[in-house]
Amino acid sequence: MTDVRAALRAHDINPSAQRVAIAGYVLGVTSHPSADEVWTEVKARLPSVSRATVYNTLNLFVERGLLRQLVIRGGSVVFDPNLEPHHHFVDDETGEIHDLPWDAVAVQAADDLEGYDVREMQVVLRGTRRA
Amino acid sequence: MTDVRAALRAHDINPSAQRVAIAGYVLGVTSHPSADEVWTEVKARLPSVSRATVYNTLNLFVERGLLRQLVIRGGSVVFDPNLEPHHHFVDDETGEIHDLPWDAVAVQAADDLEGYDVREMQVVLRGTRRA
DNA sequence: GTTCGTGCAAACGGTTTGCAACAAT
DNA sequence: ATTGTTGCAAACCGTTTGCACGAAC
Repeated sequence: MTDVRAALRAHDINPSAQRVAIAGYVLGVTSHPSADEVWTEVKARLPSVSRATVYNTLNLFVERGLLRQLVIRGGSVVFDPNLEPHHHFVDDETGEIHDLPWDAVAVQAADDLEGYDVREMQVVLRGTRRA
Repeated sequence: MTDVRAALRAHDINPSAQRVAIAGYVLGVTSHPSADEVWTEVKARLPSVSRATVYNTLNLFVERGLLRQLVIRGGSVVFDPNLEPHHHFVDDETGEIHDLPWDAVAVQAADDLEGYDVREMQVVLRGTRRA
């Protein structure tokens, strides 16, 4: 995974074996995993990796802009490698989080919001998947 | 606070002293407090109240539809007595959550979302307050 | 006297932190 | 040698739970 190493270096992150393994998993995922889920997955490839390293590494990735952190579900934070503007759908039954394309929801940016400097806008839809 | 007792009864909740105290505070608040913040405030009026009672009572209020629970910030869930449709603004600097009127943001409900039954839509804006 | 509500303390789950060992330069 | 990275265990914080006491009909 040379491109993973390159991505890490591009974000000023030393590509250690653990970081490459974690990035190799989490940068390609679409399932919005929690830190513990990432740990479980990465352990399968690199059994010696510790939970602390996974947590710290994910936080590092977020700080360095490789990853986005979403606060959508109670209990645990989830991670999303998709850095492009998009929305999220949370399945009430399964808890699964799905990406929605940005233009699936038309958000009329209310520029007339007196007193607020809006940096980002997050739209979360909740419901169930239809057959 | 007779109306608080009435509100509790209207939602099939026995108005015990603790519940009245908790409701008396949280139903009138606009600050989106966490459970622990509610506990601190209510203890000032009713020092004997326990943390467990506050947590359990807030969950009961949510179940019974007196209160809404918001997952917006990491770390802790917050409560919002405003049941009408509205949006939220999170101040990056202070962490404060402000209500935004529903029509401050025009969300074009994407009815064309194939495969999704949308039950609710949550819009969270993040940024800073302007002087 | 049975039911419901409460307080306490312990348990819990996700996450962070202190620290000593370990690479790598 | 110095600097950065890791693993382990313990600490932490928000929250839930088990249980025995107490209040109310």
